Order: sequence, then C-alpha cells, then structure tokens
Amino acid sequence: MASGQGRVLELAVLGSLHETPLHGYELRKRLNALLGMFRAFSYGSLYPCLRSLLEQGLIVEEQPAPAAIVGGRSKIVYKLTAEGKERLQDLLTQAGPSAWEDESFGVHFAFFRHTEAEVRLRILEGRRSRLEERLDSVRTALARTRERLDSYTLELQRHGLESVEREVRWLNELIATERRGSSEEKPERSTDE
Amino acid sequence: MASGQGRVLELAVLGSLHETPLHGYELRKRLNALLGMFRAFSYGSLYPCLRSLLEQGLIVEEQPAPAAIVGGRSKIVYKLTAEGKERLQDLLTQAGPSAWEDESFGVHFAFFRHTEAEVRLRILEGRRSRLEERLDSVRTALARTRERLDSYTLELQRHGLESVEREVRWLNELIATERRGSSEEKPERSTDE
DNA sequence: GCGTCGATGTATCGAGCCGATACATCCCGA
DNA sequence: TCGGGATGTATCGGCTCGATACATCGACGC
Repeated sequence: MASGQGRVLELAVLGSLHETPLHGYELRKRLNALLGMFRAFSYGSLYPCLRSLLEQGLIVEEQPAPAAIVGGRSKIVYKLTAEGKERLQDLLTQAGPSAWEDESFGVHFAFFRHTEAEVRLRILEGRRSRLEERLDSVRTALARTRERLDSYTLELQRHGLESVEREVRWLNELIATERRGSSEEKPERSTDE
Repeated sequence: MASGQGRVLELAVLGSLHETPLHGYELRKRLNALLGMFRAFSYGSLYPCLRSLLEQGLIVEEQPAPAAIVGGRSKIVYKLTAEGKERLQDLLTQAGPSAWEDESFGVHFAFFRHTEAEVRLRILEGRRSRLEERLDSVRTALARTRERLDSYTLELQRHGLESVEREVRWLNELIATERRGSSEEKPERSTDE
C-alpha cells in the first residue's frame, strides 16, 4: 500500500501527468528536475505509488499506436483519468499542515501555478508560522543551554537559525507579492495549458 | 533490528552518553536541543536504537542508589561501557560519505569537539564537494529545462540553489578557520568536559 | 481530600520512503 | 563485435517518523 497518508508523491505524480502523459523513468527525471535541491524521489517510492494510483483509477496505462511499439523499447505510459484530474484539484485545494510541512511544501509550491490565489496565500502563511514556531522553540532551548555548549555546536545552531530566518524572509517577500498581485488581478499565468 | 546501517543515531546517543548517563526522555530532549534546526529524532528511532546498543554491550542500564528509586519515578538510566567508548572513538574517526551526507553531517559536526582536527577537515571538505556535486547537477538540469518552467518553479529553484550556495560559503569559512587553527594550534576548546 | 491537567517517562505499531539491486534493451563508438 | 552507458521496469530490506497507549508525578483549585 503506497502513499496512504503521504499524499505528497501522489500530488507530484498527478501534477506532472496533468501536463503530459509519461512513463516512470521520464516521470522521475522530470520530478527531480522540478524539485531541484528540495527533494529527490526514488523508484522505491514512485512505482508503488503508480500502482496505487492505477488501482484507484486515477491514472491509466495509455495504449500507444502500434507503430510506436515496434520502434521503441517497452515502456508503460501513464495518463490522468477524469477522476485523477478531480483528485488533483482536491489536492491543490488542500491548505492544511499537509501542505506546509517540510516534506510537502516544496511539491505544493512547485504546482502553485495551478493553485488558487487564496490557497497559495494560506499555504505560504502556514509555512511561515510553522517555521516561526520552530525558531521560537529552538531559540528558547538555546537560551537555556547556551553555556553548556561548545563552539562547534554553537556555530551549528547559529547557522541553522540563520538559514531558517532567511527562509522566513523569503516567505515574507512571496506573501507580499501574492497580496499585491491578488488585490489587482490574477498574477498572470503564462499561456501554457 | 534498529540502526543497522544508519549509525548516525548510534553516534548521537553514544556521544551524548559520553558526557553523562541519561534516560531516554532526557536523552531525546538533549539530542534535539543539540541539533537544533537540523534534526529531531523520535522515540520510534531512539528506543529501538537503545535496545540495539544494549544488546551490543555498548551501553548498560545504570543501577541508581536505592534512595533515588524511592523518591523518583521509574526511569532507566543508560551509561557508556568501555566498549561503547571505543565504538564512539571509531565513529568519530569516520570521515567517509557516512559523515557528510545530509542526515549525518549535522550529528558529526555537533561532536566535532571530540574529533581530531584532520578528520574534521576531511568531513568539511567532503560535505562541500557533495553539495557542489548537487549544485552542478541541478544547475545543469535547470539550464536544459528553464524555458518550460513557470515563475513559481523558477523561484523555487532559485531559492534552493541560493541556500545551498550559502551553505557552501559557510563551509568555506569553517574550512579556512580549521586550516588556520591547525597550522598554529588546537582551536582552543573552552574549559568544559 | 479530590479531580484533573500538563510534564515526565517508556514503549510499540503502521506506513512511507530511500538505497541498492536485479534484470533487460537500446545505441554508439572502439 | 563487443562493451559500456543511458534507458526502462520493478522489488526488497531496513530505517525513520508520527501517532498512540499507558503510567506516574507535581501543582493547582475547590
């Protein structure tokens, strides 16, 4: 049973197949290119997820033209079904913790183009408060134990704190841009799809 | 069978117990405080790891004085054995990929105080080249697909790249400091321990 | 005295995910 | 013609997390 709770791969796959039908190998390449430094899914996750999506009827194996079979190597091309598109819309509407935790935020963000402005804003804000929560708790813990820590640990803490503070600042800019955009007009999506 | 390959928790536990004997709950709190934003181990990892370390004879349950039992709640305090200390020394000497991958680097760094200068340098440099590898591969992939990406994805890529570049710069500073330090003297550790 | 609530404390289970691996085909250059 | 590298599908072992269950302690109000 693959991706029961961790819908994040499910979203990633559905979102990718929404653009164009793909087979596993190519799908993984695109996914990892799409997510860059944030995540890299492995086959051990991808194939079980594809099977699960098949069983749920959210995707189907596409029948290529016979000519294509003769020339090419055997590959299984998956495409979205109508139900799959519905589910994708569902997932894109989610604006709870499952959208802004570490593992999932990047994927949701990568498909923001297909997400409503209001949902985008809530995800961004949710992620920001999540990070600020952590910042608080780490800063508190640090204040209590600062004297007991050596210089390496201190440096590690400092660096960790700084990166997260930087990410919060990044989110602030994004949120400001979103607000500016949504008060005037839809932040123009290019002419794809 | 817990922590068979992923010695990272093993190192974290052994390293913490080296300072002072601890029970599970307190151990976890200290560990997570030590690692700050980098990692947060859960009981689902910690307890199996403790059991495994017990079986290997690297730690033992400490017998508290009877008086302590009467007053306190039942808790199981673990302390390092001689073999445990040996193993810790072993782990601190490791300077391979297992020391500089994402999941483990933070832990190794957090115990740099107990690590030889030469090993520290090799871990730092290993981590740096690991990150530069990833930077290369993502930048290459990005160059090939830049036109097909929307502005959100592009922003995600840009941010991801920037954070990692920043981490490389951080490593550069640390490496420079290490070299300066080791050519003159041990980079003074405060009077703890 | 009594309830109860949050922190302390030990422990396990289900499920997701990764890394390694196996296996097969295609294409290109030596 | 032979081998190596990219393409392609698929699984297995094992680690880790999040949720959860259970129990006790101390402090608080009443």
